[in-house]
Amino acid sequence: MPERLWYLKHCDLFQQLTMQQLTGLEARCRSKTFPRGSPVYLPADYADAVLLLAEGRVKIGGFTEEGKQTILAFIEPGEVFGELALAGSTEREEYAEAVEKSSVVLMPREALEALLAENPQLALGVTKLFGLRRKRIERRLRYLLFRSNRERLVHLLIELAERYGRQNSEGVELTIKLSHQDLASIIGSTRETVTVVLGELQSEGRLSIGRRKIVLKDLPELASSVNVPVPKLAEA
Amino acid sequence: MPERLWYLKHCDLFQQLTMQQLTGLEARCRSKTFPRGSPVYLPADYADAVLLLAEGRVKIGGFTEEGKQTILAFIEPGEVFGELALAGSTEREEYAEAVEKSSVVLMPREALEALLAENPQLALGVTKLFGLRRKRIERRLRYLLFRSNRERLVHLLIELAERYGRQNSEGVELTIKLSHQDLASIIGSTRETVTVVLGELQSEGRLSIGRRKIVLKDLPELASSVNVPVPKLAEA
DNA sequence: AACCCTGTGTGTGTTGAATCACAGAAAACT
DNA sequence: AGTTTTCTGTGATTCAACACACACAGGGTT
Repeated sequence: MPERLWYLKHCDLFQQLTMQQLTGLEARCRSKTFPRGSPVYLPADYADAVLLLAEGRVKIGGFTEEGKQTILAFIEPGEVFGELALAGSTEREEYAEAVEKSSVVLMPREALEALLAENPQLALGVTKLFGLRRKRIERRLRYLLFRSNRERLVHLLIELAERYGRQNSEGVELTIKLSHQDLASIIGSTRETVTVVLGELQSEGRLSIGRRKIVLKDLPELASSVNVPVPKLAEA
Repeated sequence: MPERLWYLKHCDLFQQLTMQQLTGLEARCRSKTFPRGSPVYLPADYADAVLLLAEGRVKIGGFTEEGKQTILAFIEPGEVFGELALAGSTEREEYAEAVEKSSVVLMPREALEALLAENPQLALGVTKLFGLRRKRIERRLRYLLFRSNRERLVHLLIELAERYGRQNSEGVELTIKLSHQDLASIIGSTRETVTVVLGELQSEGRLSIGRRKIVLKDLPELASSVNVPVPKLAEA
């Protein structure tokens, strides 16, 4: 299946590999598709593969005993997830769910480990990936503690703008559709409070909200109100 | 200075290196000592080195604008910190402080990067280190969200027991001295609440507290009360 | 000794946010 | 089209945790 190779080839992580290495890896991979809402893996699953998202969108998170969801991250096409399998874990600790119909490439752990051992460049890439995600999560942790729901939400919106923001005539529009419940699950709050706080922010003129759509009217002002640097947008 | 070499040699990360590589690295390092309470590095410092703690104890964390401290981790002798410098950061994001008189070895980033490029084993080790710490912090995040102060504290105590617990006749004693303020800074709470909750737990017979000293009377019971597996103790 | 200074214990407001409980609106199905 | 499900908006109520304010204990230090 040549398209699988295409996905591997276009993954940032594998840019340094030779064509031979790529096809070797490809031969050991398998593909799988998941319907919207279905789990990709569950906590305590055996972690024998790293996954590459080809299409769709996946969320990584967990649940409390009372059924409350926490969202740790969203994965976009071309990104790798479940990579903690490379760090010595044999079990998943988190939960990965396809939020849209998604297709993923499963890369067996041993295949990757073999590649890593012979390819320092790749190992460096993996290290950077780990580091990047760790930095992101440490930042999250630091701004979640001791901060009001409002601050957490504003901070989150700014973070989202960095990845999903697109400048238009009204301001910066978030190109990812998230429900209030999703936002709450990220900042550790409840749907209702998110609704209320968003309403406040709107009536203050800082943003405008539609159904699953948010436009930040004045990103720099918003950023300075919570003492963070103004992010550059990834999208045009 | 031969003792610096000794510290490098006894760091888990560098087990795979040849003597030649070690001495090469050693030649490029510098040592420094920090008195109790002094900062090792600050946010926005230039991150040109990874640090190895030789003696003492260091805490990693951050501050909010209002001066509240969050503690992300404690570093013990033999452990590496500030390693995010290897992941492409040029600036520190966090704050590192010596909580006791500490001596550290500074390893310049370029020296380590050169070693990494030629030594896949080492790269793998760094990856594992990143992964381990990331797992730890993701777990923290997941249990901080949506949980009461009490649950967070209990969870923390169990986590501490895993690293610092020593079995004695009374139960499991935590061999790290932490003030209530410290505990609060880790779980994102206040000193007073921690005092109260600890008091409750004591009067329930689950633990006994002394000045900067905590003994968990029944670790398995405590663990099951928050639905986590009973940890194995690192110390005898 | 007397003195600090850092921890700890407790009580009393005050409040932000969770919970509960609906109602209307838009999307997704069939 | 109509029906169902998922979202959103809003209020009333309750409660956990914070802030503030002291009092006291223990360890050091001089």
